[in-house]
Amino acid sequence: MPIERNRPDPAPPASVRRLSVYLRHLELLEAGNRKTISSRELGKALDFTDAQVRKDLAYFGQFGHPGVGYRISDLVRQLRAILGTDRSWNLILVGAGHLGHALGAFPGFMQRGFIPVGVFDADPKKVGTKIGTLEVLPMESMNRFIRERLIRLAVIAVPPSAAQDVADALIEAGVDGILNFAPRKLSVPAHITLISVDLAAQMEQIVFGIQEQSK
Amino acid sequence: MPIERNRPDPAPPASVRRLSVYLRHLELLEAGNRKTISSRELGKALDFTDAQVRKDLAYFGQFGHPGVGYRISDLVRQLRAILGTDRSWNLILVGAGHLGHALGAFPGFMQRGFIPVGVFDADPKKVGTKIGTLEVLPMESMNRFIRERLIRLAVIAVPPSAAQDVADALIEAGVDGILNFAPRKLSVPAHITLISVDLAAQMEQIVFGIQEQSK
DNA sequence: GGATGTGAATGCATTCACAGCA
DNA sequence: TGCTGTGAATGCATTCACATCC
Repeated sequence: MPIERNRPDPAPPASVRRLSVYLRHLELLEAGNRKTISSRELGKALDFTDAQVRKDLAYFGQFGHPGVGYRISDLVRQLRAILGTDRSWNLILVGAGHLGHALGAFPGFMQRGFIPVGVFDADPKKVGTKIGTLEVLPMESMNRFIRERLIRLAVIAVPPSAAQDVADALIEAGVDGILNFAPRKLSVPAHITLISVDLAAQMEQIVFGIQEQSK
Repeated sequence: MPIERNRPDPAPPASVRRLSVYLRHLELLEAGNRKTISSRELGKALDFTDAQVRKDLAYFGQFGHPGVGYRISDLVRQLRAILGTDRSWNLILVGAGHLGHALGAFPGFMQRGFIPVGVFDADPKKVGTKIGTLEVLPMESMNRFIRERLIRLAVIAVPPSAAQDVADALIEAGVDGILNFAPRKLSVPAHITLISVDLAAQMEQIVFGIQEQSK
């Protein structure tokens, strides 16, 4: 009989994705000093059903108060703890092109505790230049940087042809979460968390939507 | 009895999303002069089952050849026609911050026929500066620009507090597809196609994934 | 033999509807 | 009364398995 830790049944990925959506809206309400909200009202604001909101949250605990709703500041705290953003995370950027620059200075990252602490680029002409306060470092120094600073998160913003090699190098050095902007399928071991965002693909989906409308 | 055009039953949204993924990979194969591919092989390369690939494609037509597979260049052409990217699309950027800059110069947009033709910003200090070859224009000129040039696509890269107003202005002027990077729920009429990309939320999802792994 | 396209079967995700608590 | 949490029911999405064609 294999040793196995007692895992709670895993929450549906679709619910986890919505947790970020709820959190974003709740942060806004909290800033506006709102105290409580019902599943129905939260759902209405975000285009979900009330049942969906309740079920999503109930996968992770009993956060609500019958007759009252959810206490916003409690729920914000809980959601951050669930998502893992109740602390800050250092990250590195690979690729110092336009997108790398944008992400290095992205207020949404900083505000939510994602701190760029290193930028790497293969182009010698870019090495030594600055992105905000960060100096662009050569790829050769990346492995050591990751190991010494125990970096776990990386963003890939390099051309598609280089993306798989970069991913391999990151993983080899110990990174276990990657956000990839190169429009290429990346292969990574099962224990690595990879999310890819293909901006042109999003645009294609919009164009498809426009066409559907005019049918 | 209401007048109604004869619509083919609509394809599942999940399949439409994968069309972009297939297309991206097929373009790569086409560039490498590969002629045909089977559903099994395409699926293997992208981590889908062969049945999924076949079913997705079959929603849109009969593109395959039994015993042979799919002819890559034909399929690329067909997928572009389905998605609406067999022609190029002008678009405008709203928000000339770092992200706006990055998107204005984004090779993935240009290469796939998404052409930025205007940039707008509410900040007088930014108006008149350049993003690549484009001059940043004041918000006041946006409505007219959209109407005169019949712009249908826009990218919102402004702070969250301004995003809903920008969306309203775009729609009022005639835009019918919006890619939104502001981390806020936007309300738009049903005939508008809106996709929102929340980069910090993607990062949260990665951190959640990392935590799950270490359980 | 090697492939597609597709009904039937399964598996997830969402919604319904209600018991139970404040 | 107002609201949550949750089994049961529905509805989508994915996979299976096979008739069909090159």
